[in-house]
Amino acid sequence: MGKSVSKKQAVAAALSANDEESARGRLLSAATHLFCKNGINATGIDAIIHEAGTAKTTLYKLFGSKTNLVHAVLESEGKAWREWFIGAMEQGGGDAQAKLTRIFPALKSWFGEERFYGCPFINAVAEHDKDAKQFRAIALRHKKVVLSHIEKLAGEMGAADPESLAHQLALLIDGAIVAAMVSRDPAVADTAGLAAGSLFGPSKVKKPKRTAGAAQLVAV
Amino acid sequence: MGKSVSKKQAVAAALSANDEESARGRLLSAATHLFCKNGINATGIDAIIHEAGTAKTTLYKLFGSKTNLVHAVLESEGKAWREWFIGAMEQGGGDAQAKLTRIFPALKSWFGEERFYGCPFINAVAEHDKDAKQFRAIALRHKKVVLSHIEKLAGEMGAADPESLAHQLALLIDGAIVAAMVSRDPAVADTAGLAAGSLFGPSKVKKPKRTAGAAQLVAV
DNA sequence: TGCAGGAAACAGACCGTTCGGTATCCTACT
DNA sequence: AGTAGGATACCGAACGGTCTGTTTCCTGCA
Repeated sequence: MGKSVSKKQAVAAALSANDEESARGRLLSAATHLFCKNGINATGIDAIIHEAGTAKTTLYKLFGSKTNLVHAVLESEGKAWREWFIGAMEQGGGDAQAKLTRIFPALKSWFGEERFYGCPFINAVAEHDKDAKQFRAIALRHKKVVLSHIEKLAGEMGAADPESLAHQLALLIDGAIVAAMVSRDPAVADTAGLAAGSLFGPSKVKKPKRTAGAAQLVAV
Repeated sequence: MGKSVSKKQAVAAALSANDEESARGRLLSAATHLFCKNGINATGIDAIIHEAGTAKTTLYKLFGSKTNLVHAVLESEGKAWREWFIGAMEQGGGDAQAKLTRIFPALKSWFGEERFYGCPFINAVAEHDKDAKQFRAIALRHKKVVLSHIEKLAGEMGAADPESLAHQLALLIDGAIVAAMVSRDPAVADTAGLAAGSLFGPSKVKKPKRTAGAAQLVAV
């Protein structure tokens, strides 16, 4: 735990919200689990504090309201997921296409986790008023970060239309996440990966290195 | 249920549960609207009977419980959607590929509707216990019917692997629905259609050359 | 070293509201 | 006369949220 006496605030800042031993960390992780597993509306405050092992007072002192807690959960979970996802693509090096090819194997291992409950952002939108922009805006912000990274890689790869390719891959990602949530079959990631292969596979890049066929220059 | 008396009841019998004039039809359509728009858990009985213009008694006499009402809504809405979707593909004739190509334009017009709230089955799974099979099983049954039809068309088209192609298209469909729900931008259907083109486009059919007719005999 | 003080968290009773669901009575048509 | 449906009061449970009081542990100071 703390390495020094007088640096209390420094330690608190360092551990921030992730410390599993702090009430805040426990509440955040219990809420994340229950919201994702059972849905936000179906999860009561009492269930959260029970799983976190805290008192109701603590929750309301730290977060103020259930709504605030929901937003805190989405923010922290979104950040963690993006870091994991982008890390899974980047880790291991290789060229841009190699990184993009790691998308679906990475998703597959996620789908196989015991606590895989689909995308929290999609699920949050699904169970709230679809005419309200509240959750949709949060979800879009999340997806945009992911999309940007994919688009950057698509550009480096030499795709004829990086933006379009990135959007297509994003659709496959969303589709795979949803299908995996419903079917509980991680193999949907393989299907998505196969489809992705057709997208940035033959005749989809600007400079095919003049290999097997000149005809491939007629992209798109 | 008798068709004895004049037109009114005959019409009621013909429209069965869809008759906007019967209490059952009004309840079903109000529940469908509210469940899809605001989520199932977030929709109270009172809101439903208010929109349907019926009494609470009537709802419980006709459906027994909220749970039963939810199932009735999913069943009727699922059936209606599948009929619309398959109809949109089939209507207009042409070969199998022409029919498959109509998928995303059809979805686009759906996405553009004022009352488009995403897929009720996906949304239902999203807001309930993901370890329970209840809603997931219902959603899978729905998706399987759609998938089968697409797979049949993929076979008629002469795809090298109709089952795989159908699953890939299904992922694009789910992805497009979810993305459209979040972004409210029907144009995601165009992106999905573009991706689909890469899937059953070049070099994805068994016998690309030897024409257009013989290969199709290898159906299913 | 020992103790006062205070923050942080625990425990849980409690409040007003809303929930899903039931019961009672009433109306309007065939 | 019979039946489908409307109106409404009501029930117990659960909800989000507040409140009072207690425990624990760290810190400052003598």
